[in-house]
Amino acid sequence: MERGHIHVPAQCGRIAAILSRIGDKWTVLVVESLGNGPLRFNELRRRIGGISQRMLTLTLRAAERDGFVTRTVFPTIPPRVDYELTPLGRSLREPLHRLGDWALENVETIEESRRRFDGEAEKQAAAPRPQRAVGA
Amino acid sequence: MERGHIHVPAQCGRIAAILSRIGDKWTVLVVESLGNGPLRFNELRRRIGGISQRMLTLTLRAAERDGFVTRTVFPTIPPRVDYELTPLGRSLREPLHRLGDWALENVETIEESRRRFDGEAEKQAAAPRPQRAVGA
DNA sequence: CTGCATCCCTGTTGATACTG
DNA sequence: CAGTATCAACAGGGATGCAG
Repeated sequence: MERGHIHVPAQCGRIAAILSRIGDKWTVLVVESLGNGPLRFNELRRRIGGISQRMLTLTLRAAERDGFVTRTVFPTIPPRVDYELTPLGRSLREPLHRLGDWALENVETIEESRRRFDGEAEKQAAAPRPQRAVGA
Repeated sequence: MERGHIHVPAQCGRIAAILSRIGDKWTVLVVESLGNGPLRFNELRRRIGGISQRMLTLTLRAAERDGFVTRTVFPTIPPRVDYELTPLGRSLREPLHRLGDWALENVETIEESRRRFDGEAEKQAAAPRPQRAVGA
């Protein structure tokens, strides 16, 4: 409790839940892609790249449910649907960018740490405690 | 591109990857729980609550691999292992708290949005477009 | 164009039991 | 106490086909 922060497990659980939602592999991409203004379904899809139609639909529905985006249907032929960030969704971009900046700043450190860790693990596997011969 | 931010999909993918890692349901809890100082395995486990031994092990190993925590083994009997945040892990707490504050601030809005959304969905299900009789 | 339903595969999670 | 191994259950996610 060094600072004024809470540290109550229940609150942490809530944070974890939020992170799980927005960190579910596509929501971040959607929020960022919509950061420049509203987009149609397939524009969004092309913009993100690598997302299946199904996942985009599910992600957008979840985001709409959480109040991050609005879904506007134009009853034209062919149909047209615009997705746009709500104020809530836009407010999410700031803390998200914080974390994004942190990630970009530290991604190399993290990847190096991973390489080192994996290298050590390999060496450990190559020399599995010489003493203590299994059958002896 | 309204501000100085990047918005390159590749970068967003990295952010999403980081979010997926740290938002993997337990890492946040671990980081927060270790925020007050080093803890032993089972202390940490009790502190978090609801995490299985296996998941804690996996989460800690991943966190160690990424360089968020250090693992210190005391070769005593019974064995004792301390886990502690690295500077990198501690630096993660700040942007994490940002997002945490955002989550706490907006959790009610989000939950209300969900309730409303689910309520609407229920009404829609109850009135499945009166016109357009299936067989007619 | 948008998006729902279905099938299916995979990764992730958790319970249990066993080792050092 | 700390950690691993194995197995079973579940949800996430992709491909395809159909509908408005």
